[in-house]
Amino acid sequence: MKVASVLIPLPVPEAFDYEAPEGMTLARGDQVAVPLGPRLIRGVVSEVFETTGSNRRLKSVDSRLDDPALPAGVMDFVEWAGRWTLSPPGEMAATALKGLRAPSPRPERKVRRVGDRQPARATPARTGVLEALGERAMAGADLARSAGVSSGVIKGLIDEGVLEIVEIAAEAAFDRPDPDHAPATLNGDQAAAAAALVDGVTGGGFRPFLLDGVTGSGKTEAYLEAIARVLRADPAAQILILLPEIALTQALIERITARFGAAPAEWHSGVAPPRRRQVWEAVVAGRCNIVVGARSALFLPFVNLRLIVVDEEHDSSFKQEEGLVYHGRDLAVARARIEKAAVVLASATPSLETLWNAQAGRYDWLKLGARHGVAVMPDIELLDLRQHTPDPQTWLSQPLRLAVAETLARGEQTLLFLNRRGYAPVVLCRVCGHRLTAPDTDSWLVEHRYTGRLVCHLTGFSMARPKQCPSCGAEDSLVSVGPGVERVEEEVRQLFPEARTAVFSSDTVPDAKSARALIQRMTDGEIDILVATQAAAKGHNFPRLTLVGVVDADLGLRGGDLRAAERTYQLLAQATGRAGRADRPGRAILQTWTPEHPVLQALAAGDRDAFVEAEMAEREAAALPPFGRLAAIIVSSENAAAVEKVAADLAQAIPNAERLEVYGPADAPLALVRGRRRKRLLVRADRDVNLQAFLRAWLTRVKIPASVRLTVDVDPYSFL
DNA sequence: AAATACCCTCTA
DNA sequence: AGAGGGTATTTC
Repeated sequence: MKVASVLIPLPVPEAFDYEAPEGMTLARGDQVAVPLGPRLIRGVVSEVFETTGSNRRLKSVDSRLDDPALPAGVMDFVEWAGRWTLSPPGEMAATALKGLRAPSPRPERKVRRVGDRQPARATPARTGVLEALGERAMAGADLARSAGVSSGVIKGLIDEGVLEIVEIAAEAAFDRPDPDHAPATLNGDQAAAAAALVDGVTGGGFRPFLLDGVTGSGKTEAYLEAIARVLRADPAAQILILLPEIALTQALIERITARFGAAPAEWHSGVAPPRRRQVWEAVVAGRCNIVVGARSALFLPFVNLRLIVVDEEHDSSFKQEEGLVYHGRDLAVARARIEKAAVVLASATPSLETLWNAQAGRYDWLKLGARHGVAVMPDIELLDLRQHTPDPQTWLSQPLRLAVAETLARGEQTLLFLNRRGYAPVVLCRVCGHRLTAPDTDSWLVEHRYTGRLVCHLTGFSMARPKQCPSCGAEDSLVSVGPGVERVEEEVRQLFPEARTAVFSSDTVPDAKSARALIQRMTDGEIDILVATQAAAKGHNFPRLTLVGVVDADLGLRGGDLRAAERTYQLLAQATGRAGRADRPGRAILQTWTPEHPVLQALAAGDRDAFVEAEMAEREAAALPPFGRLAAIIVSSENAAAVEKVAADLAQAIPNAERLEVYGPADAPLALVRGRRRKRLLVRADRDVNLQAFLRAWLTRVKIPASVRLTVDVDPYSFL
């Protein structure tokens, strides 16, 4: 008997076995309909094998579906990713099928000649239409425009039976990129890096690279050159470029289009579903060569993937925390290994994980030194707030104000960076000291003045600012504490009423379109002072920007989680790197209460190596990543007692293991979210321990009631 | 995820 | 006993 193991898009831990009926040819990757209980469900064949009989009666595969089979590379990847992240393989397979589940685009309605039927009365307008159309099929509106007539003429011809309307299924055309369309001239470092990339990339086989260069050193040019070489060697090669933020895709798409004379496909949650389906179908058919996308693009069914680029590889946005928990950068390396492709991790401030791999020689380390052209690195000063304390209820110190004024006077631009949305992060009662929180979550409510509401940034809950304290009932006792970008902008408007100011945060720039508009205004010099969160610190290039002021450089260093120092270094290096990218020198001022902090010292000295060395030493001493591995287990439920019970059961059931410790259970730092109580356990293991095997063995020992949700986060980035 | 098995309480 | 309902379990 032939048996097919089928991955089902449900949270079940393994593939389900079905009998493969006689005469139905099935292979790994095929899409099938299988019975599940009383219904039929779509699944993907993981394996087909012969067996002499089984101890349980198997149901039969209902039918093989006409949809394209998943290529072997995606199948291997999906199953590997399921094992790595301890998530159900069927759910991983379902993400690979996402594009296919979207509706097909509406067929296009076009008009065409019916044989050589002639109109009864051939007016000049009608003759013109028929000449313009020829044998083609065209959209009616386009035809009217090109023949210079109104749509009534075309309608008349249709009514007379000279033209007919045909529906043509829209199949997206992706032009082949031309590697020699518009080659760039590279400088020495870029050329060397590109050459090294090119050798590795066209040599075939799995090759990981770290492309390491300061902001503005031309990393993009270098990897575009590598892409060109891949395409020269194999015009059918497929290339995937991953970006951390949707807001960055447009600029890259434009550069790729200019370089290769063909637009790449775009893949992220902001792309309309019918378009996603077109891209999915084009990718699986090999009709699409270059995809620019967010981390979910890793699950596309490439048939000839030769190169993956992970741009801004250090960016923690690559870590997906909701639903399936995975790190886009790590899975990109895994997919490249499976596809025997090259992978380029590019960053000005690489993650410690990646630097560690590069130092150990596992990744080829390509360094780009100087800034492109005449631009030089900005001059970074630490400004000691103990000596230059701003007045109460203001946040910009005198020297920073002066620097802004000078920049303004020169007609240049300023970026004031504060990684905090809204007006004030905390609202409290002057009378009783009560801090306002969301009703079912223990995080502060953030005041937003633009919308006039208090907002929970975790759950999206919002309410009007109350007149009286909800705790003690005192009237008009609520005060806004601390600054957000809106409050800094308020201060800037008072200081520089003549300056043109704007706020760039996910609130003022909710989607890619408005981001593009604001970036354009900034690039065109229509804004003098931009107050921004990290949304603007990443990747954008503003030629007239010469001053970056960091309002609170200490912000990320508080809290002290594993990656606080690393993240702060990366974020501030990116933010200060915005200054002076063209021919004008840049300057950055970091306001801090702790100028002696090693992270800030390293930033001021521009000494990334010193920072990395110190941070690596600390991580090594504690055997923390990248020297050890972590996994977090979050137990949550609306039922607090059930959470306690499961957490206690887990603590009881920890398997014996060497070179591995389990910490907790403890209340998660956010112990209450959306009414759910949360407890956390943290596992630390040496690198040579099989962490996944340990977790699997552990979790099978504990029964989890349906009311309790258990989330496993292998290599956690957020410690909330 | 969705169907259904299970286990209460309530009604008469 | 049987209906009604909410919750837990199972799906190859």
